[in-house]
Amino acid sequence: MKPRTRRYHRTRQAILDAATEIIHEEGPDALSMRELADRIDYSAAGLYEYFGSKEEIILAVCQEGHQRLAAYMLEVDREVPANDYLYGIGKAYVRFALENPDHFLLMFSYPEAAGAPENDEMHQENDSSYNILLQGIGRGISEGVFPERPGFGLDELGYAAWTMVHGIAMLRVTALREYPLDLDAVDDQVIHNFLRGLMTA
Amino acid sequence: MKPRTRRYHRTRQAILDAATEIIHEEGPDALSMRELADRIDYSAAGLYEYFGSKEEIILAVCQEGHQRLAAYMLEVDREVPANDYLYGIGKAYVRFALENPDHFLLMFSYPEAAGAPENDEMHQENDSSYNILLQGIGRGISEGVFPERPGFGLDELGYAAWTMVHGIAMLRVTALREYPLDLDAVDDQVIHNFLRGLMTA
DNA sequence: TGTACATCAGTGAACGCGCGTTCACTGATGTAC
DNA sequence: TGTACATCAGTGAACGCGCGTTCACTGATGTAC
Repeated sequence: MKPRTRRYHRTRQAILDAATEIIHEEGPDALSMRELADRIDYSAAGLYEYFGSKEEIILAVCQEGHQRLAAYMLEVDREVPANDYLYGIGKAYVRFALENPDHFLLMFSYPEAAGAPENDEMHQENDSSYNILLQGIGRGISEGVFPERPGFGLDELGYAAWTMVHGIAMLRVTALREYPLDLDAVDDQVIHNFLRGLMTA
Repeated sequence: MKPRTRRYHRTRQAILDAATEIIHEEGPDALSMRELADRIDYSAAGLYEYFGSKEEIILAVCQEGHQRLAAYMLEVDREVPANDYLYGIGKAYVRFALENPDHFLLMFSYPEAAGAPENDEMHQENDSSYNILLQGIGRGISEGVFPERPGFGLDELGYAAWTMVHGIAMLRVTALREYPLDLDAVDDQVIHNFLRGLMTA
């Protein structure tokens, strides 16, 4: 059975890659079983050997997206002060969204496949994007960069930071998709201002 | 022709109201010409008396949404200090999203109908949500609540504030749609922390 | 080595559906004289 | 007031399309003896 398994995983991955490609090039609405099969010189019926339905494919693509988002954040250099590190992972989050806009939007249209904090499965997975963020916040707390605030601990700080970077990412891939100014530079200041607010008593 | 015109506008509005209702109750994907016509005891073909296509209807619904969002923000009491006023319109933005989640999401899926700053038509419209926000920021500047920062003037402050409230709104209507905690209370602190960051030198 | 059979990935065609849109038509209303 | 005609909002049925999914089938590969 080993060749079967190996081939199975190769084909499965090819399907997911083609689906991601379609979403990237033509948007999520353009994803159909027929076009997906065409991309890998396959028949639409054959896809059902690997996935039970179109929705299963979409969910798998979303989960892969969350893994890739986490990978962006894991690349950030940890050997810097806590606030610089937090700034770095924030920028990584935004960069993922800018480089994979439709994938990013799709991921947040299917929250059931997403890294929502109330999702137990993901909470146990240490490498989720949200947990990476939480660990960065936790490091800042233990290094004393955040003033003590009643009712505003790790979870609240994590939520605050998430909303900030998510707002930047979302606005830039929807409303400001073709904004002519240099928003990268503005984002630097926005994130720094935001962190200053969290760190000022 | 007057009765014709009056009736025309009444029916047109009824179509838009029904479309908004469907989006609110069943989500944007459930909006079809047939169901839309059924809601107002009409024929699908008749809709083409009032709109050229389904897309025209969706765009009109989005534009109405932006007007309603602006109305939420216009309701906010201006007779308070500038930072309290900014806090108020931020909360109004989030409240609109929470009370009209699918409408809110749809609005930002059709940026061509939206209040993007590069959209000239909207920039001339003083009552757009973005201009209301900009006016609030402008008031803060003239009252001296923001420290002078090179390269971080009205537009940058407006962008920063928009990303903040948009991030809260988006996360809450997608990833955190059924989050069990009291995010309203947390949002208060998040927005205050954010404003503190902007107002601290 | 050769033969008969079982397995199974992959296929082409079809099913059934809902969609946006078009079109010939209806029937009520308004107008002219 | 009555009649003939024009207007026009609204309709039912149909067109053509693309979709997700199913299914009987094919043909290559592996297995047993």
